[in-house]
Amino acid sequence: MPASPAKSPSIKEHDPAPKTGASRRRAGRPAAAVLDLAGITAAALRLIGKNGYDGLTMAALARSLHVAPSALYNHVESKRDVLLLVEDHLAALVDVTAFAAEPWESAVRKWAWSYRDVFAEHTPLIPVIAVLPVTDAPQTLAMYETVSAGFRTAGFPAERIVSAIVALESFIFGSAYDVTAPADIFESGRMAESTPSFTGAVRSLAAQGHEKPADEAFSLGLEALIVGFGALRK
Amino acid sequence: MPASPAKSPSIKEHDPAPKTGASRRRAGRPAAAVLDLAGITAAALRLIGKNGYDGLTMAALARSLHVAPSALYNHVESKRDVLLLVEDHLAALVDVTAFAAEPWESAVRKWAWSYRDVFAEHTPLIPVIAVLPVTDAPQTLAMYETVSAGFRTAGFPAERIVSAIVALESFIFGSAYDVTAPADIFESGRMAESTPSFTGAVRSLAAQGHEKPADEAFSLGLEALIVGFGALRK
DNA sequence: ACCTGAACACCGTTCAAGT
DNA sequence: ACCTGAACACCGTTCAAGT
Repeated sequence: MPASPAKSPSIKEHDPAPKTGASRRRAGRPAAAVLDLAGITAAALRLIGKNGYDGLTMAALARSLHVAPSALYNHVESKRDVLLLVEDHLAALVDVTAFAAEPWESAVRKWAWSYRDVFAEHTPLIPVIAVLPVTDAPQTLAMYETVSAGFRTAGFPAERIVSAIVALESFIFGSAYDVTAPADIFESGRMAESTPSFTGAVRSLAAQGHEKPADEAFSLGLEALIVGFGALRK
Repeated sequence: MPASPAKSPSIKEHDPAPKTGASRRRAGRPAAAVLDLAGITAAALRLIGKNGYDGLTMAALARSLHVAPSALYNHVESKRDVLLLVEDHLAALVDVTAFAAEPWESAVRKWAWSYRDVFAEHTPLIPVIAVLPVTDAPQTLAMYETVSAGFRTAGFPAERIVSAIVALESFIFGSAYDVTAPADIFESGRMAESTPSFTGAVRSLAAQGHEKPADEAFSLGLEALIVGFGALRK
């Protein structure tokens, strides 16, 4: 379906205007609210999935929900609030189940890969998350709770848990960007002769023929962090 | 000097208009070019230093250089090019000198802290750097060359050097964001009761009374990476 | 309370005209 | 080649008016 209007199952609109185009709602408060946070979040995710973050404008978001842009401001204070809604939705998709069933090392490993994979598709959210007070993001907070409990159970000293999670998260966020980098990011071009060590290192990596170089770097760093942090347990 | 107009020593303008306000340049090609990349970069840095990245608009940049906004496009293709100029300027500020004089561990440590500190003040550049082909950024490439040479000399297997640097960089970029996070980022607020492990971990860290919690996390992660990567040397 | 519609104060970028 | 000045196609956000 190429250009059919986005339709949410929860919003059934009677359509009294048989003329072509969308049915017009006249001004004034509607009998039942047209918008809610869940619908706004779903529409934003649909838009992002179709056109990326460049396509996520307040105008486009409003259009996809068949309302005027200003209507959104009855439900969110700013576009940043919309990004926050999306972020918290995605946080719930991060797989933390291994903390309940597996040893600490493999639980951290699965969580980290899942976390990176989810946000690699949503790097424009990273500046938002990195500075996000957890109070504003219940699902994100729930993820932290599960992970913290896993660290505690594994014998991590309490005063180091937050720092360890923050360090892992920093690595994960940076690595999420790395996934999106173009394949030729390290081609030194005509500067190759003046950068023999780096150019050699790049060629040596390329010769390995890895399908996804970003995964090699992520694995290398993650395993080092797991070993290093694992030694803190008692 | 509170509000004096920015003046580059290389640009001396005769001022034939004695009336108040800036001297107007009439349309047409000036005898000598008013703009160049170095001047644009310097002006951008001045603007960022004064008003942050929100203050860095093409219009403001042009105004600070006493030209029309469209004049900038004779020298850069887009605003992204301006950010790239700034990024490459900053890359030259990262301290890589230790690679010539100190053991690998302390050289990596100094480089990583310096790198994080420089870009913590410039986090809006991180999405740009992370996807930046090194060909477009000679100073950045020079940094990679020095670091790669340091890794090679320290006995790092050639095919692992790039992955190790990328992993360190990912950690550094994520940690740069962390520096800018508000102090109360982890206050769970009224959700505290439902998140006992996390809330406990946050309080336990707070009880340590560290001035800069971001530095604790960075140190913890960096040392783990140094130990882990150090083991790859032969 | 929650919508519409018009308006505001910006953005980055393009392009003809001028020298 | 490298400026000016006007214009374009957007942005996010505000606010009076309507029900």
